[in-house]
Amino acid sequence: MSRVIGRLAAPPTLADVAELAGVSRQTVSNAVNNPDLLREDTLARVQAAIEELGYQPNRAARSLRTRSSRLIGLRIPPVQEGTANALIDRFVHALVDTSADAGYHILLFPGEAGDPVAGYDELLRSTAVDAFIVTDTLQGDSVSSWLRSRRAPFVAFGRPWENPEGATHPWVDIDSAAGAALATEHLIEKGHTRIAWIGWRREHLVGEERRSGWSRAMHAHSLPTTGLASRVEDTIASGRAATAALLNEAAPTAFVCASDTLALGVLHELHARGLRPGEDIAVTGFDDSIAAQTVPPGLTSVRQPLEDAAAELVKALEGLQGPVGSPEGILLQPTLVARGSS
Amino acid sequence: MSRVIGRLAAPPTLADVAELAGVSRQTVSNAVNNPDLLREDTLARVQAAIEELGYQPNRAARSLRTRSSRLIGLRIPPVQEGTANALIDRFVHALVDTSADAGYHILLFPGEAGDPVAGYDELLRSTAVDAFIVTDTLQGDSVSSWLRSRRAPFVAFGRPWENPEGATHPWVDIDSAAGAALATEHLIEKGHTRIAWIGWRREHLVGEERRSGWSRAMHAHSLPTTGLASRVEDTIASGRAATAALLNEAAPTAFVCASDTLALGVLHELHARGLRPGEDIAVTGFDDSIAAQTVPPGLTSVRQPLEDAAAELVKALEGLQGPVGSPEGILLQPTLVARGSS
DNA sequence: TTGAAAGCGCTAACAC
DNA sequence: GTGTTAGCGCTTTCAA
Repeated sequence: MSRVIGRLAAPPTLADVAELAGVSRQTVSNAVNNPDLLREDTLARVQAAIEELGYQPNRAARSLRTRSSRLIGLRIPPVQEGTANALIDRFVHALVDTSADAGYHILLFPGEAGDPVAGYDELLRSTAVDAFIVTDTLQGDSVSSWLRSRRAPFVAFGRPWENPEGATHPWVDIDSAAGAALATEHLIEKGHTRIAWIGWRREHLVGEERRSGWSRAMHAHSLPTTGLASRVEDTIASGRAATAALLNEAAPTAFVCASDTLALGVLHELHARGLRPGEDIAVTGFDDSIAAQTVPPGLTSVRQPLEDAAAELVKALEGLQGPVGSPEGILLQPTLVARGSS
Repeated sequence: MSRVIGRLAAPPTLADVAELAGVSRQTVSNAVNNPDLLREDTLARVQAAIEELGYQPNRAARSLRTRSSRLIGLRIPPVQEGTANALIDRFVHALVDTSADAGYHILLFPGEAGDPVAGYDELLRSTAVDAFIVTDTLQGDSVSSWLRSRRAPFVAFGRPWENPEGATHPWVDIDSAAGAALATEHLIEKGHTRIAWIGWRREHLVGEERRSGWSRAMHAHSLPTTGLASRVEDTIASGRAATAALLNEAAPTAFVCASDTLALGVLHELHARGLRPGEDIAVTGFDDSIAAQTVPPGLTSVRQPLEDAAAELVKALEGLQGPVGSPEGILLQPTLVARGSS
């Protein structure tokens, strides 16, 4: 732990610029932060000096003074190998881009196994970040409620399931019931009538949400759902086993899945049986993962608008200082990307 | 741009701890940074106070004073959809974990399209990070040489191709020729003799490196390579087209590919022709991507030891302050993950 | 072994 | 409009 990395040649400071421009340090500070306050020619002179020296305000000093680091903390969960839905990665990309536009950088910290709150706590106490974006609200909101109790600024990607109405923090989420309905409608349009659902275990609230989209669409078209649904672990193997059972017992012609991982399980079983996805049996997944995009013949999948979500989250973050009315929740609509599997 | 996020309740400072423990601020600082200097009972008293208040040193203040942010900058390139090899994502995970162990956090910044150096420059001038980890050394070393000219501390994930011997900065790379050889040997063992290569364009030095692993292994077993190689863009469509051409003209029974993306192109063409990967034709990819792990029947792939690479990079970073001898380069060995496609 | 003084680079508050 | 003063929380230096 902790030797110190070699140091850079000291960059120019406010004082250097001030001297070169023949003004006071404060005037340089104003030129950077409140240019309107300066007379035109002074501003020009200072800007020329800034340019000449390649001056950039020192972050640590500014941070210390303003109590704002312009850093957003994001906990990055451990890698999940063998599972298709690496949604977090696409989200990170989107977030880095949108937050940079708003003048923020993303500070990544690891998701420690034992104590989910440890990383947040440390960054909070050391005032390393201005706010957090919380993504792991799926299982429960322990992190959210802890952050709230610490009065830490944060916004959540994911609904506060405990208390969806009277949320005490802003959140952004994807209407995944609508996504599942979209996939189901798509298959119905294609002429399928026996459409199976493979989803997550009942405890998983997002899973139940998605499932309701499927059953809603089915009922809207007076199609049967009995015996056509299963709830399993989110792994390829479970998806495959569920497919086998459903094919044997319920004779579906199409599968709507709660995740690309499960949909890949379906593809595996079809492959093993010599059935052709998209021709013999239709399949849809959820998340438009890399795997969905690349697996032959292409996996139809529900795509979450992560770029929009990231933008809304950053916007919400900036609103955190505003009037402390009831915080807003935003529900975004997913889209369907149709490919060869349907 | 840039409204400021609402502020936290001010955390305790060194002074608070000092008062509670009945010592000077300096003693508290020593308790944190040089505990050996304190008498045992003083240390215990201070630590109790730290514990009680939940004190953590303010990062900005410490940064300002020590000129070290304990942040490592990583430029995150734009997302590449539809391509399998999202190596950067697994790397980010690995890096966040290992750098946290060394007391560093990762600061992500976007890869701006026009000026590859812009993001680095800004962070450097504002002394926002202690060092960079550079990953985009594939195309050339413009970023590396720029950083060097600015005397910025950095280590590279990827060889300095311009000047591999007398490198002026530490680097870590994967021996990808060995990886391609590994895959080729594996297929030879399985009894294949006509093994085709699908790789990247000649300009791509890593691609040529990988190709040499294939041809080396082939020659070592006196197997033919003539007419069995092609160089294409790194896309699924190109991989597919190359496969079609090779199947028609050279009758290979196996394909070694420079990337999982190209290997998926092979799978697509096989799928279209009704050929079964792993039974009729063997295929191997490179990077052990999510897609390789999940596509039926599993894509055999060369796996880069990214976790080890991240660890070596962080270690090299810590050595950056040390004696300024000739910086080290480290070449790590990949492994082969065999799956159904071979 | 502990404490006092100084200052890192910046901006908020105020005086001119 | 511009300059002066003070101080954010910490560590380095030096004195006790």
